[in-house]
Amino acid sequence: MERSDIVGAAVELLDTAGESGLTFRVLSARLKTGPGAIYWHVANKSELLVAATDAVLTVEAGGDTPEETIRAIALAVFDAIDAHPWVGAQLPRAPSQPAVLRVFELIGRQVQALGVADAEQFDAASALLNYILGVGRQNAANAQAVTPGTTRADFFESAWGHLDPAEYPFLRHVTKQLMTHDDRAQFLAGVNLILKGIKG
Amino acid sequence: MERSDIVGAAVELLDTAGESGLTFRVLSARLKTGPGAIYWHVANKSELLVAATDAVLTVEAGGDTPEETIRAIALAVFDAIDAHPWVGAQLPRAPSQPAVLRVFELIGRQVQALGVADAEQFDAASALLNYILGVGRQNAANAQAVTPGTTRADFFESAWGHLDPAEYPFLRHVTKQLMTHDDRAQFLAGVNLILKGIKG
DNA sequence: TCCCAGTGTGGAACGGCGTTCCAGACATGT
DNA sequence: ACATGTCTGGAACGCCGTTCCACACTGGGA
Repeated sequence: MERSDIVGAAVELLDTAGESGLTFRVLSARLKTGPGAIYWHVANKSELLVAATDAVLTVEAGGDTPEETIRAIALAVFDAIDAHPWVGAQLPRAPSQPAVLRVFELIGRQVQALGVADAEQFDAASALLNYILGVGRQNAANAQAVTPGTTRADFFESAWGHLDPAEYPFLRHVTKQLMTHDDRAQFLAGVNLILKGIKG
Repeated sequence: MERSDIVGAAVELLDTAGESGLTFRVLSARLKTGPGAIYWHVANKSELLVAATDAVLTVEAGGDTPEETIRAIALAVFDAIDAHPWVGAQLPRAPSQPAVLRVFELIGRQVQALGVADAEQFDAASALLNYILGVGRQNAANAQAVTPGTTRADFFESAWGHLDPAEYPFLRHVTKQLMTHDDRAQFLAGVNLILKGIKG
């Protein structure tokens, strides 16, 4: 058995059964072996999650302009989390894992290419990265909270419906917009907002 | 025994022993009771964490201008996470928990006060919120990863030191700035970046 | 050819977790 | 005095990550 077999089976389990579905016991069963065999190739569960994330999040930079490229990177991360919600929870858990560093590096280079001053490059790249990871985490949490078949209206109703309009005027005010909007488009709008701030 | 006693003891445990230090067993021991008594007042651990977060994150809006108020809100969240790192991990876990909704509402109102167009209010407030939660999560993860006594240089060395400079030019490039910078100031710089984007 | 070190396996077992269950203590209203 | 509903605390359940260890298998030196 190879390490890649283990990681592959782990990804499969995470995709089908969610974060809590990945267990060394069911992983053993699926691989028709015992926990000991798995621990020979993988140090612990945390390392397995990092490896699974690394295998799933493959982002590359491609675009005509730095700005366009940043949008493409951000959307690639968004789409990966959309396809594998557990990644959204995993990414911010260990900020130094290779998958995050790769994204950070890619964004940073494009920020440099935008002509941002040296002293502000880290702030700019970090703002973008944190926003991307933040939304991803949020989307993953929502995806987990929603039982299949729930409509968008149902979701907001259950989350915000009980709020007192007098106490939460803003949230009630924007609810109507949320009913029809697209998560991906809104995510992109946020990226553009930050890009606008970066470009000054 | 009151529910507030349980939440208070939980906060104390989380502060002193971290996220993994909160256990119904040690919580029972500290309260000199059994798990059953706790479950009479609290449905499960998740609810306990939400209650603990709610008790710790008390943010209020105060400032001369909307922009100034947003900065104050953001810093209040940042400081709360700095004082209680476990909050950083808890906040994005359940986006609909009251503590998050309160912050969202406060930010949203200030965004409205800034004169942002109706259709963009949610995007703007959401970008700010996601950035704040993202950085908080990141800081919390870092705080947990760092053993007391580690210097800033040690931390970056262990996280990024092994990176190939040819493959990660940007990260290596910004490392020197990170050695001397202040997390709080950098967080604020990110908020200002987004504010600049919002104001157009 | 025999052996033996090294690589890899799989099942049993350990301690700890969140949670459930239940017998009973206690206060309260009749 | 007693019945009722509230609240307690300890035992037990099932599951988890992880460790341990006896055992197959394999390839190269004597």
